[in-house]
Amino acid sequence: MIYSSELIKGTLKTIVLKLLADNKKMYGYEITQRVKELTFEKIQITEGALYPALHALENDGLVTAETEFIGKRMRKYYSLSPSGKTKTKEKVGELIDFMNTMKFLLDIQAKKI
Amino acid sequence: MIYSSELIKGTLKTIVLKLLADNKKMYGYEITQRVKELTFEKIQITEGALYPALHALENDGLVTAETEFIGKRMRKYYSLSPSGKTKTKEKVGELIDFMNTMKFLLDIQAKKI
DNA sequence: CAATATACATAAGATTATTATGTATCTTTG
DNA sequence: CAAAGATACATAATAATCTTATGTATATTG
Repeated sequence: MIYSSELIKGTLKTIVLKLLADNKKMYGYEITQRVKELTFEKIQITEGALYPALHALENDGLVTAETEFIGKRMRKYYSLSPSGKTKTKEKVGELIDFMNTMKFLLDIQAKKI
Repeated sequence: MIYSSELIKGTLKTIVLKLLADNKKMYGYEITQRVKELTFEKIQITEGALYPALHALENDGLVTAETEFIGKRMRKYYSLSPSGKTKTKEKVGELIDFMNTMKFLLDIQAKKI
């Protein structure tokens, strides 16, 4: 089962930032594979979503990019900037808070039983 | 603190369906107020988001609407259809699953420490 | 009686994803 | 060894869904 795409909306950047916080330095394709693997294929980030998101994060100064060549093939490694580290904590905190709120909302009837 | 709007995207219909499952019958304005109250103002559903969502749910046959008048003022009460009840279970289940996956993802570094 | 709350609705604009397409290299396999 | 699949980037057209703004109207409250 793959989650319906609406659910991913709004969490993509947070996922990317958190992965970078945990791994110092990752490139785009690696991120898609890591997420797929960590979520047992349930979250599959498409390239059309990821690359624009990475560019936006870079534009906002939250990540920095450095290009590397493995043979003739390019890799663009991304790392968190200082403001990116702060932002990551904020976004992760907000998402956890949001999920707790949602669990509370979705649990109400269950509690009534 | 109000959650950044991207987070709500994708969960709005699930919230509405779940509220209807718990309350049999609700009208639009009531839904916005109930959510605001249950989430301590953290989730504020705008009318521009809610009414189109309700109309879409009705179009998809997941809810039925009946108009009532309180004095001269209209209320449009929504209830779950049979397929809406099934859909609600699916959507709520998927969201809980998604949140568990997300918590796992966001928790990885914490576990390393 | 004016301001606020209740109650619906829709349109313009913004954001952000999917899907499709494009380019190119490297690896595996029949 | 050629074809298929994996690796690796990028962007454009389209779709979905939200925010913000606007509109209409009634009821309540200070």
